[in-house]
Amino acid sequence: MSVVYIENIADYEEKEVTLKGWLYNKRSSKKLHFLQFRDGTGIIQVIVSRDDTGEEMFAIAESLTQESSFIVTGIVKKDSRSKIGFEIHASSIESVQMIEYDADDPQKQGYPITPKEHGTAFLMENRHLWLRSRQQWAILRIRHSVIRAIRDFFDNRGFILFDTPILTPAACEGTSTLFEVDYYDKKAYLTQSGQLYAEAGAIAFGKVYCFGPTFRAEKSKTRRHLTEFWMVEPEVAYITLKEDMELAEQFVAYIVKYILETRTPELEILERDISKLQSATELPYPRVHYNDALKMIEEAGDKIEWDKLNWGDDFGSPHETYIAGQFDKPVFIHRFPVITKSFYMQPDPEDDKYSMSMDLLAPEGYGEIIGGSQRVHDHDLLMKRIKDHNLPLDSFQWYLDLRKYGSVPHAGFGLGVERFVTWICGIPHIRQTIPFPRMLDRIYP
RNA sequence: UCCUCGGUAGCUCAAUCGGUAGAGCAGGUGGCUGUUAACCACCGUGUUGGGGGUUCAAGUCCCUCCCGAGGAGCCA
Repeated sequence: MSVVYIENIADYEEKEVTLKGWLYNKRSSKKLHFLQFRDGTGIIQVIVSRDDTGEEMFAIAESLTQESSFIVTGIVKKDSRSKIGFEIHASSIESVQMIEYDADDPQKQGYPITPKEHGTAFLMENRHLWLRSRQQWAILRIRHSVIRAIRDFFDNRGFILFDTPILTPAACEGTSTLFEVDYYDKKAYLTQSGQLYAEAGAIAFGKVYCFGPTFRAEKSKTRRHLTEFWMVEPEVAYITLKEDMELAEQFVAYIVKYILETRTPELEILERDISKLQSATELPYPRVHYNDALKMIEEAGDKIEWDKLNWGDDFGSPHETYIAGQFDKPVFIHRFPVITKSFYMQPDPEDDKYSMSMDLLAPEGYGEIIGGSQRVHDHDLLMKRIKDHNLPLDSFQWYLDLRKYGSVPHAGFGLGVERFVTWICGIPHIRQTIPFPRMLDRIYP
């Protein structure tokens, strides 16, 4: 007899197997118990019949409460009534830990998350348990596959994984959005991007990617923000903005395709409209110049309530949502005015009012999932930009060195994993795409 | 930081003009051989977020603090 997982159950039809897991839900009648049994890889229905198992086993099944842990042995039966095509006809049940209920004992109140409706505040307080629920399970399995696809994409193309530091000595774009930590009586900061370090990697290895947690102390309180999130940032030597956008769209299309091929059951649990993802596998994505995007917004006039934009303004999220809504696949906006963008972005050789920068907006109002640019490679220009932005020059000596010794045009971008997963899953809030979200006003559990 | 909405039973919510707190679910008991958020019957549950005020009377009105949700700005 084998100990097996539900995800492999089809290999054991008509065989006797042992499953180890937990009770997801239960329905009963006089002679039958229907146990919804989960083992982490899936959910299967276990049929416990009084006639087959005898009184003793039947009583154990009867007493099982939600999320109690137990081990079940039985025959795998094909059954068209099952959602996964199979069920288990139990021959024996062994309780591992029974969750007790006693109305008078505050320590024995049963499993808090019942199969009924709950508010998100309550569920977030119980995030450590909420993870067991079917939807959360589906989302985090998709997250896993997104991360795997990210790694496969770059690894298959000869990129080197280049880990950048989490503790950094100085802000790369001003200190206001950084978490400060004490570093042996000196100030240090949690990284908000590995990009500057990845640039050193790109010159050393040709093409690299860094992939790690990122911290932003912005007091953002929206469904698109986490204070701690995961970002993957490729950086490539000898490419310009054009190749950067091509890399970005191939990258996104690859991940979407991988998810569609490997995670349909999870997308079904989430009731995701897959047709909206399919279009994102078809290249190229539209490219809209900043000026044309501005024009689109002007032409939309006051059909939508938003702030009036002047040339040089960055887009607010209502503007981004509108532009993304005009296309059925992700859309690039490129060449933002230099004045709105970071110091390291290369000016457009054809018109230096514009930067060689781009954002990739996800469809359906999911907002910016990628931001990238070609970087300044001229030493003197970069130094001037650092000074103009009032940044501490000595913190950037090493960064300037990269422009002193064999400088070449180079470019890269960053993709926020959780925003990406939010879009793939078609869910309303980013907080469900990471096991334990860190947000303004939330650091528990 | 600003704007809006909310906090009532373990959970989700209701409570008319200010008039003495009530449903569903979860839990328990019983019933049912195939249930899919199973169903049917019966049973218990309260510092109405904290503090202060107005009033004969406050879940309801006023002040204040705390907590939560959504949005803006900023960003991935």
